[in-house]
Amino acid sequence: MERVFEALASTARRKILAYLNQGELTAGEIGARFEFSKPALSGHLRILEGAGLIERDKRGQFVYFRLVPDKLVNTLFAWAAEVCPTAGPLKRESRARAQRKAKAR
Amino acid sequence: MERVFEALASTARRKILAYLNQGELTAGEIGARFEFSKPALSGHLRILEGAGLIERDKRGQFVYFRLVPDKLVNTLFAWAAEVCPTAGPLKRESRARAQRKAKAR
DNA sequence: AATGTAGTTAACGAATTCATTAACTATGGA
DNA sequence: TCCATAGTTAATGAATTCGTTAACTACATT
Repeated sequence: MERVFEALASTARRKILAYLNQGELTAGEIGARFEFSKPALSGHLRILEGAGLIERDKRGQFVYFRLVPDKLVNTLFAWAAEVCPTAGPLKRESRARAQRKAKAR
Repeated sequence: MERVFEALASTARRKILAYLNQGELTAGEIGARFEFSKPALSGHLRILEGAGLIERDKRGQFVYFRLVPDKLVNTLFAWAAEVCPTAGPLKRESRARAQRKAKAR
């Protein structure tokens, strides 16, 4: 849990997660969306993987990365459930989220 | 939003939020729950306030801190809703695209 | 006015983060 | 085998974070 929040502290890493939400991407394809160097990207990916937020799959020459399903949301929910006033906002937001999702179909 | 994630990156600050969930506390009461110095605490509180997660209310000699209702949960899940694997049809479509890609090699 | 308590600000140092370049491993193709 | 591409590891340096102590402001009590 510690590691998840550390991972999310970086704007670049949050963007990577957003890109991976679209679907699986190779390291190179992710890197093409940023300015920084390959080693920098490699570090970010290692941190996200260490947090359990993404997983890697090496196929031939390429390394594919994808989100670990539900991991992010589960962690955030589990933590927020402890920290937030549970009676009101969490439930309300939960409903709102379900509605946004439904709308997206 | 940036500031919210920066604020959450610190274990101490996440604990402070958890304490404030119980209800309003003075800076001193919060400080009593930690080892570190008063200036250190003051810095954490400033960061949490800057992120809009807590608000302060000076009454006489004391400064009371409390959670800004809904702010944390709203920010967190508004963001997560964009980044997380969307459930249902969208997700299936995403997978299908990944498979087409894999097949194309 | 004098003193004590609550809290912040300032200045500084240690540790960590985040990026870089250079060198390496591994796969694929000529 | 030779070379190009994909990616990681190592070493390094700049910037930021996080803590400290010392000094300050504000309020309350005597």
